[in-house]
Amino acid sequence: MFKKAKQNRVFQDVVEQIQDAIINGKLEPGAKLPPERELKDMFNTSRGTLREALRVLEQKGLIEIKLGVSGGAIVKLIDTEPIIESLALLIRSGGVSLEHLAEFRIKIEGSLMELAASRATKKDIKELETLFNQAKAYYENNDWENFLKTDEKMHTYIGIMTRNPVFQFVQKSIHDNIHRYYAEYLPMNKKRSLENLTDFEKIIDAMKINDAKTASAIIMDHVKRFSDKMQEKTRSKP
Amino acid sequence: MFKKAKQNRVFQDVVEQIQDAIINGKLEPGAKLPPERELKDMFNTSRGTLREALRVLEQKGLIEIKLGVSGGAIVKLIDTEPIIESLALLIRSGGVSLEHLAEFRIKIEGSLMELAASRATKKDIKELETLFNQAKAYYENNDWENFLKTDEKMHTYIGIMTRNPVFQFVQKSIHDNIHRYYAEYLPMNKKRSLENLTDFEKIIDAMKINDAKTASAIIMDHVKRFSDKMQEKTRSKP
DNA sequence: AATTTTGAATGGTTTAACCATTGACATCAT
DNA sequence: ATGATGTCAATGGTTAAACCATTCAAAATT
Repeated sequence: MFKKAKQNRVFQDVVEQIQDAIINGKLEPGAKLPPERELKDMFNTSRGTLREALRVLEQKGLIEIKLGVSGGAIVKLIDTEPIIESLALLIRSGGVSLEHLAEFRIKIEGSLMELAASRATKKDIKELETLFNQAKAYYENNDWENFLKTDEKMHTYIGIMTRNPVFQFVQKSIHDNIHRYYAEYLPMNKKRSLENLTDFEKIIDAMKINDAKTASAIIMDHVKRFSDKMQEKTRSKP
Repeated sequence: MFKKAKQNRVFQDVVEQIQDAIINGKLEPGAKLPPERELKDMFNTSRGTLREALRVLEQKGLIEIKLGVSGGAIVKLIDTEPIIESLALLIRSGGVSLEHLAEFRIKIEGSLMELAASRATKKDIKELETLFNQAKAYYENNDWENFLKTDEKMHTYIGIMTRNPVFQFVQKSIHDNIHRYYAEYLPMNKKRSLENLTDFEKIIDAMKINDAKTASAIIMDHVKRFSDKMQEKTRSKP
């Protein structure tokens, strides 16, 4: 008959009020909240409780706290960082294996490439070619560090080409979380880099003739090959 | 010459230590942390600071805090809840539209179905048929609530059939976040339910003859049709 | 034996200091 | 004048010591 009188922890109420203000656009990114000692009075709470609320908002990625004069809590643009972090926790806790991730990556990068290729503008292709030529130059100079960085940029740019933020952040999450394994188990060498370059060249060619299916197939095979190699390595030295 | 003396906030250090203990399995799910007043001494900090750390760990989904005697901070099994919540925030803040989500869902459920169908055992198919028959019964009795629940179960079971937790939780995140839109804009009726049933019947048939591609195509079309309908609705009453 | 009371354990909240970092402004030597 | 240096105020970070509220179990009472 009656609803349970909800036990609201005070800091939760503060979190909700500030969060709602941010989501509803009453507080825009960059806006500065009043100092703790003023907020505490506005919410009629203690400084300790208010600080717990600020900690939660900070953890959610909604605000950023700066020290010193003219410091304080500043509203952030909501981004994918908290999602990536939560996913990393889940992976690190052992709920997800490298095989699981690789399998997912093959499928998602396939879908992603298909979308990207089907939406590629001439400008996009030009941008990819610029990146490709940079990567090629680094390859020829045996500059693996910059080669890898450029390779990463190409993957990211293909994500952007989908024009869909969900694909963008899923790819970023996967890459962020898989990256340290690659670095540890699969150092770059001339042969592997050349494979990379060849694959990307084929992808760009497929995009030029609007062949999304082929582009997708190439990236899936590309990811599959690398995942297989990495899993060989991890199995040999657990 | 010297490294910048890193400014570590005390509560962050506490968070990291406890988080590492949980990830490394030194603290298993269900384990109870000492009471605040003891923890505060162990970390040589104040209660306020310690509580800020507990708030962060709570927000990350790593612990749960219970009141009363024999209460305290209890280690939780890491789950997908924080990811779902972060994604919900991103969506609500307008960073992700319904179209973006739908597009992603079409692709992911396509891949997911292909995997599930290719790994379907006879037992899996039997389980799906059982669920299908339940749904059919609810349909014939105009019991929409249970129909929807069973429909959801079928989707979930197909996720399980992939044997890959990444697909499982991505699907869960998407469904959780899209669900309230469906409930609001697309109430079930006899015609739509029948469409649902027909699609599932076709999917099971395709699985029986090991035709993963067809099963995938059906679910993609299925999702696409529903997304289109929902987007018509949301456009007509914004 | 059933019920009520009490008490201990634990998290929740408040208050009042003090510390540390930062940036602006005043001061001083050149 | 100008640049280095010192001072100060604003702000978050931390600590400490209370007291409140909830919960459960054990003791006391009927």
